[in-house]
Amino acid sequence: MYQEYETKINEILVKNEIQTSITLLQPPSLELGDFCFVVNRVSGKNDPIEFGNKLKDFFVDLSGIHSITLFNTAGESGKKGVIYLNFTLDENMKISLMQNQIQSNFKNVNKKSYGTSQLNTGKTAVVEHTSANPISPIHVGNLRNSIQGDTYARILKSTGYKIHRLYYVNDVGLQISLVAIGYEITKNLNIKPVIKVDLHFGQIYAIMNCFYSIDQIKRKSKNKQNSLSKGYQFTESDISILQDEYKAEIQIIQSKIDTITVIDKASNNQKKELRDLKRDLTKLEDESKNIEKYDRIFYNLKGRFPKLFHPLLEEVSKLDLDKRQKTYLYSFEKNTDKYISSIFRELVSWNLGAFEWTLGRYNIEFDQFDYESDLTWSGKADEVIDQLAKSPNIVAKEGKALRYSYPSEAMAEFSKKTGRNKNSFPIKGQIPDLQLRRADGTALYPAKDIAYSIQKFEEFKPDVIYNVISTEQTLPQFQLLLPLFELGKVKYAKNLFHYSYDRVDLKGRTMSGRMAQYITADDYYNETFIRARIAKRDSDEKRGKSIPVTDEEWEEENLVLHAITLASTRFPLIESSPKRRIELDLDRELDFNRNSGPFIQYAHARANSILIKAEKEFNIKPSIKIDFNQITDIDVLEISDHLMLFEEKLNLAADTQDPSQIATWCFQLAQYLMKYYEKYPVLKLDEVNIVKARLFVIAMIKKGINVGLTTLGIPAVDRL
RNA sequence: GAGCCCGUAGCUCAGCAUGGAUAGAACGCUUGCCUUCUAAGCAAGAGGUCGUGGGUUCAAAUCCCACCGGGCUCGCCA
Repeated sequence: MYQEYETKINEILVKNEIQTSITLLQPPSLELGDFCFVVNRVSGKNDPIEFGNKLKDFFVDLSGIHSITLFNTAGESGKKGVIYLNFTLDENMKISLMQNQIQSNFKNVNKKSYGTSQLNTGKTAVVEHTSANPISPIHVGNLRNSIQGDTYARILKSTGYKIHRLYYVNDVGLQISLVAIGYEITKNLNIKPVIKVDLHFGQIYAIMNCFYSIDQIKRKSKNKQNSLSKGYQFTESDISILQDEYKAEIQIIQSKIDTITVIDKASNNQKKELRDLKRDLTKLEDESKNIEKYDRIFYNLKGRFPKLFHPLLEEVSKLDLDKRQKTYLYSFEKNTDKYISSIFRELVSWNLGAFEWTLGRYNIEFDQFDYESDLTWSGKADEVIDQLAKSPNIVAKEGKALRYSYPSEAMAEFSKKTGRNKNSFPIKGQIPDLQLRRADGTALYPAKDIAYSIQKFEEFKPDVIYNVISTEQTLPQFQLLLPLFELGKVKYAKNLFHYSYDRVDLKGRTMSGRMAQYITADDYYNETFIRARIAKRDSDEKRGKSIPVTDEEWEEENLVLHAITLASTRFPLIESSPKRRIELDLDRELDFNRNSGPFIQYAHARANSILIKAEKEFNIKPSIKIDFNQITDIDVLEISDHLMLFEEKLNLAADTQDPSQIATWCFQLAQYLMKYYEKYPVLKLDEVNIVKARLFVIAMIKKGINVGLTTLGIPAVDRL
């Protein structure tokens, strides 16, 4: 708005042989002035106060200026302070500048293209998110991933990217093979799910995992031949035998640790040994705790899900679970037995169907599901390994096991060619080796991930790929890059990004897939929906609105409630920056007075209601053809400036991987609406020109809120 | 042991990229405002050693260093 003054002031400074250029700032209050700059920036070694007084004289010829004053932040007493030169404009000049600014702002907001940017026009981006294991329901923890990923994809799209949203289906692995075995058993016994299938499979998973874990603990024991009981549960004597065994082992390690600790100046090798020993110790301690833990889980699951538990236990007791798990997984990985493969595929498709339904309610969709098994069967992971095997950085260990060892000398080149700053590496110095293949010759997850990355680049030819994965996976996500680089895929290594977010915890609750204990995404939705209905009915009652009677009225109410539910579930998961760990307090999120999501929708509904009324009762439609001389409120300038900020925030959100920028912007805009609404009545004025002008302001704010909410994947409602 | 993230009001968080006047908001608390465009709202008030200590600078919540507290990661798991 004061661009011209900035240019002129800089010209004057140059004329007076002051080299430093200034940028104009906004004083904290209008009483101080309309714009200002910091004298210290240009005063150099001179005393800033003296210098400032001299400066004042340079600007006497500037037109439209009412007064220029000097301000010392240190006050009278202080010696050091910031010296501001404050400019106050003539009232007429100020209003005309303001009206010009508002007019030009609103012209832009009124355009169809408002709410988008051209930053990435013509480019393509792939966003992979959610990718939750298809063995137990999507829970609130997964939901942060989904909502972050979905929102980020929308933001990227608004900046011009063509977007592909992918879900990577981890359908190969130990856990899913346990579910497959359980599923096959229930299928043969003709046990059908009586609850939503993902919950049903979550229970099968918890039960099978419990049996398997107990079995594994027993197998590891040296006593298993003689004294341990057979079967998939612990007897009292099992527990005491196993605990004694662990105690003995822990003691041995502890004494080793003690001997090293005594040494005054331990060598580096000894230090390393000490670290390893301590790690072993924690591992052993954890394992010993597992005995009682799984014993507890066993009875817990038995009590909670008897109709699945008993038949599964009975059937599993007839077989060697460890052996079957290995054969099933191996067979599925190699796709050698059509029947076994079909079991895996069936259960996955059940679960994914349930996931799509759950996420669909949250306004989250995918363009494609990529199956890990397809990737495995295609042999692409093996190809990658074969190619990498020629590298001098590959270390072979027992059997067919291969690991990739990161050569420190190659890191500099990698850093240079991919533009990835060494300071941004998750580890300084030696990057830990990456295990690519098991001793039995099957590819491990990292190898598949490399292959999948290549596949994504080849399939969509994107400019960038974002993997939305929790911050815990920072290292493995980084480890992908150097092998890609070494395979000659420099561009891929350069353009593959880890969009990381920290975990979400639930206040007062622990979630555990192993115990089939979680707040599912469905629970979260349903609970919010119900409370939204109560809140809406309360407020309707206050306003004297009747409760819905006809089918149409019910349907309309449900649509509104759905929108509110989306706002109050999605908003808390993006309103703070992704890198911060958040603790969801359900009582807080479900209190609509505390939640900013519905607040924004409420602002939109209020704006809409004015517009509707204006059209119905006065037959006035908002139009840009208004008399801008009618706008003399500084509030409108602030509002129009804020509306113009959207594009900048959009680009920033895309650049810094931070959708919270948009959330904050929306919230502030809603606040502007509320304040404007209270301060400036629109339809109660006689002056038609003022009514039209204010109505247009309301229409522009409504558009802004609509654009903002849409970018966040939250519906803007016309009524609430 | 090494690396990364976090530490700002009673609670939940903005602000830090690009240093600049009195550090913002929501909730909670206190006080007003519904016969007037939707009170899921508005106005006002109380509430802060910006984790600690040092450094750079005319100027530090913001940049640098050290430390303290919390979390995460470092597997033939995925």
